[in-house]
Amino acid sequence: MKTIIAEDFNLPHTLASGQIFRIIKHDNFFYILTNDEVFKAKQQGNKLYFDGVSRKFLTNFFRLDEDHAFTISRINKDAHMERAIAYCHGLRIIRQDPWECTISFLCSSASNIPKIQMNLFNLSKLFGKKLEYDGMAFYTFPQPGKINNIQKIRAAKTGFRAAYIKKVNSFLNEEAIARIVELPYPLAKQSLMRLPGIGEKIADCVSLFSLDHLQAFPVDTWIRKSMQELYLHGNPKEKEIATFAQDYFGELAGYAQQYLFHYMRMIGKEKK
DNA sequence: AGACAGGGGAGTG
DNA sequence: CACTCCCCTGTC
Repeated sequence: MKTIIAEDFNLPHTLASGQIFRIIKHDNFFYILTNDEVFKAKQQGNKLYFDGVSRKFLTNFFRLDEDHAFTISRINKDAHMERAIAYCHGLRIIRQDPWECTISFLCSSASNIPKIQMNLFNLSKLFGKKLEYDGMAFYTFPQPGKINNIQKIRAAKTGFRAAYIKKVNSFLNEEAIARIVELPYPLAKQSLMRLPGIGEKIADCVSLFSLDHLQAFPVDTWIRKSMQELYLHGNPKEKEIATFAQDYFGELAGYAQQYLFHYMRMIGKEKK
């Protein structure tokens, strides 16, 4: 078992904040599936125990090389953010694979986390390759081009999203993805939005979670409600919310979004 | 039991 | 813009 010291990092918050979905909790470890890898991790204090990937991979994946205190200082604009930051302390934006991220958030429209999770596990089992790890069977995420059978995509319970997934699978190959990775945020977002089933929100999720565009501010129903309640009153349009967020939170707006999102959802759950 | 919403998007008027 | 439908699952 390898260990790494991770300051200002919180594994459970990071994994529970709806960025990645193929996670299994087993035996005090989180088993994390991403692209064609599986690894496990657990945290005790500032110590992170892990196995299955290199130190370099883990550091990049969880942004452990980043000055997190600086990030927090940039988004800590007011009492609302102060509370969210206190609650979510150590939440990081994961650097994930753009392809898996795109398909994940295609599955997310009008859905919820458990169902997205099920869709992705199903797609992996139907189209991916089997992996043995710790005596258990896992599946890799299918590569671009492999998710090409509409019956099987439907069998993964993806519903009306099945047609989008199949089309995006045929449009995006390694080269196309590599081109998008190189683009600055506005152009990357535009190219993503040309794909069927991808609008503003999903394009922003992919930009933020897999393209290193930390200024992207995805506006979903939770964030809409939060922003309405905390900052803008009345009935702001999506564009208004996005513009406000860019101005107010600046180039790390995506981090602010993730803290607000996770905080508001967790507080909502606690009230229930 | 049946209606309804749950991290959107596209097509229509 | 505002409205509706898209599929499927868990919940009340």
